[in-house]
Amino acid sequence: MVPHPSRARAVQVTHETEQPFPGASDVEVTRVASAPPSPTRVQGNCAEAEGGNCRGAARKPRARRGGRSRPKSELALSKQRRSRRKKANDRERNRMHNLNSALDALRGVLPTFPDDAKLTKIETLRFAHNYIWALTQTLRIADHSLYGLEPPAPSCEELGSPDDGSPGDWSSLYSPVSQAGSLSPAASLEECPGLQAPASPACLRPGALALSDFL
DNA sequence: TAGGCCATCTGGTCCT
DNA sequence: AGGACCAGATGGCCTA
Repeated sequence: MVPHPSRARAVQVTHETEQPFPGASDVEVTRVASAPPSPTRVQGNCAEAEGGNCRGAARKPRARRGGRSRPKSELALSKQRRSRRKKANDRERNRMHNLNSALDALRGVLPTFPDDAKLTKIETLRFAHNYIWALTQTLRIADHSLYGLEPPAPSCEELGSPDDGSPGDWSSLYSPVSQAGSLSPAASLEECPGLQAPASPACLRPGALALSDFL
């Protein structure tokens, strides 16, 4: 999907996202950015799981230990639950704000036209993925020319696509627009004269390539 | 009005 | 126990 200029919303980015990783320590940011979900946490579809307990199926049943704390009245329990929920909501909101801040930072280093509408989340991720791939190819070409080798004239097959390395769902994440796009990143590189030896990153400047080339 | 995108709430699970 | 993470649900805003 092509971002529409008028899609900008009044409440798109909260005040917390206006500064780099606000309210998040480096540790938090690193954790958010780098912590892959542990294999044990990969979740399937819980729809058929009774009571939403699909992940608990492989879990040891928790031993109940009672009697340590004072029995609380229903009112006190309810108040405690509400308080915990409220705190959890705040944390969750913060977490999502941090995630959005990271996405904003990512948008910030991606080449876009100033008047481009803000990339959506999925567009940002796809763009970044393809952009990194394009830069990698640029470096490869630069290396070849540096060592006096013939600049490779990679076929599209040789170049592969930015999706090659990911057996996952990257290709399925492609939007209909990008799937129907006229230029793949590989084609864009080949068509960019600056990428013939010596390779020139100038081709990766905004304007050299259309945004849609990377999406 | 339908569909896309988003923020938020919520409950479950896992980890420390 | 409490925090982090996740996915589903919900509702608002916007555009075609």
